[in-house]
Formats: sequence, C-alpha cells, structure tokens
Amino acid sequence: MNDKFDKQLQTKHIKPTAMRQLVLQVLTKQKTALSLPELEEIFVRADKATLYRTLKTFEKNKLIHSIDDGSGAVRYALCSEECDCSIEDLHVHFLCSKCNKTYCLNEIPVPTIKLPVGFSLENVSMVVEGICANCR
Amino acid sequence: MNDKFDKQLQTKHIKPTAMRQLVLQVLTKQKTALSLPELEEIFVRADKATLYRTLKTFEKNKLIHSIDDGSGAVRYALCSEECDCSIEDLHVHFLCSKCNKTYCLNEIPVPTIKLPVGFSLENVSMVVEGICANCR
DNA sequence: TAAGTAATGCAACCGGGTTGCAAACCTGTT
DNA sequence: AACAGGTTTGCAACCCGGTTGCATTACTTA
Repeated sequence: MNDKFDKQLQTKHIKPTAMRQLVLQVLTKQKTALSLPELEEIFVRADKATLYRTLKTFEKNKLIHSIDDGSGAVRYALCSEECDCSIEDLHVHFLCSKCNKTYCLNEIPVPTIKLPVGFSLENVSMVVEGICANCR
Repeated sequence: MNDKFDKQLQTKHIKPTAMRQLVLQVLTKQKTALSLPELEEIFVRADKATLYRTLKTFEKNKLIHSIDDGSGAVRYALCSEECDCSIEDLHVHFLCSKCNKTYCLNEIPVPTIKLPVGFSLENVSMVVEGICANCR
C-alpha cells in the first residue's frame, strides 16, 4: 500500500521515511495546495521543523512546487508526472477568496510575456484570485 | 514646492500631513516599488507603525497599489494618473533576482485568462522574475 | 556490533505585519 | 484664548510564518 509512495520518493531520490510517506500521502489526496501551517493542522503531533524540512526536501527534488499566492503563507502542491519544474511546466494558480484554497490550474499555462529590452526572464508567477467552483 | 504633493493627496481625499508628503515624495522619485522595511531604511527616524498606516491609507485611497512579488515583503508603487485600481489597470510586475528591485511594467497589461467553469475572477497578479536591465 | 551519516524533535530566533493605547496635533467653535 | 472633537503619531507589544542550531534518535553499511 505504501509501496506506491515509496517508489515515488525513490524515483526522486528521496529516502522514504515514515514522515515523508505520510506527507506525500496527504499531498496526493489533496486537491489543493497546502501551506506549512495547514500541514501542521493535519499532523498535530508532528514537529513544525520536520514538516518544514520535509517540504523543502520535496521541493528541492522536484516532487512538489511552491506557490506564493499572496495569502501570507507559501503553499505546496504535487508536480505532475512529466514536470521537471522548467519554464514550460509553469501553470496558473487560483486562490479562492472565500475558502482560501489554492488550486493548480495545470491545464492553463502561464502566457508568454514580451519583456522590455534588457530584461531577462527566469521565472513567472501568475495567481488569479476569485471565487472557486465549490464556493459559489 | 510641496504644493504638488499637497494637491495630489487632497485629490485622493487624504489629509496632507508632513509625514505623508515625505512618503509620497519618496514614492514619486522612486522608479521601483518599495516595501515597508525599505521605507523604514529611508526614514530611519520615523516610526514603523506610522509608515505602515501611511501606506495603508495611500492604498485605501488608491494613490498607490500593492504588489506581492514573493520576495517576502509586500511592495507599494504609485498608481498611474488614470488608474482606479480596476481589473483593466492591472499590469505585470518584474522582480530582479539580483538587485531585488520590483518594477511596474505599466505598459504590459496582465493577459486575459480563460478560467475553468464555475471559477470567477476578482483579481490577478503576475510577477516575472529575472535580471533587470540595470543588473546585466 | 560499531561507526558514520541522515532524519527528527525541541527550542529559540528572525522579520514583516498588525494592533492598543496614550500623547500630540489639528480644526472649528465659543 | 480656551476648549472639545476627531485625527495622526509614537511607542510598545504581539502575532505568525519561516528558519536555524543543536542534541537525540534512527538508519545504513562495513
């Protein structure tokens, strides 16, 4: 049963500890992106620093990506299968102003922008705020 | 000399105190968006809370707009003349990963996005990160 | 089993943001 | 000029998300 997560972690070269399996499990079943404080609420008995480092490890190894939606806390969501966190993998995120959940709109890529001369692009973040389908 | 700022404040129904004139002056001559901590560095003798409330007042009265570029601090920049902070006035912002300055790309409007069914739009933030013209 | 490395738990700290409250200030009125 | 009302300011304290140091525990491998 945990084999699936085990394998997933190993694929990304992350040692599959119990904590990591659990966090990956939660992130998998979650439809929306999770912040560290939210993760703390789910794992009430776990240590904040451990959760923090777990997320950082996942992010470093490109199992998850981070979103700063301006809600005050950085959120994290699973990367899709083929994602290698390059510019082409960037998608729009949606923050619901009612339930405060953040959605990955994986099917909506971030539009290309023509920057002024002399400006080079490394990364783009696009966050749409509004009311989500569940809250209306 | 201060008449210009005075008038500008009064137009937005903000009582023109000394502090507010000074902050507006700094924001005017600044080419990039400023955060509260950055403002504190400029006005070393001023109180953090006062600066904070000054920015909040300016924002409420649509003299400035705020940008969360994911750098950890919210930044503020003067609105352009005709701006009334509606969706049409939204523009792309640029965060330089070298000098950490945030630019308003006023001439680049935020592209329109087609959201999934059931999702409604209230606001959009688009921040491009890269190297600015001055740092290359 | 022993040594070495990695992960965890605990505590403390940092920095941006925010608020309560009292003092100072401004404005209009008597 | 003195006063009353409302606004702004300064100071202090606090909140919260994020981050780090360090000792302990768990894992791996010789």
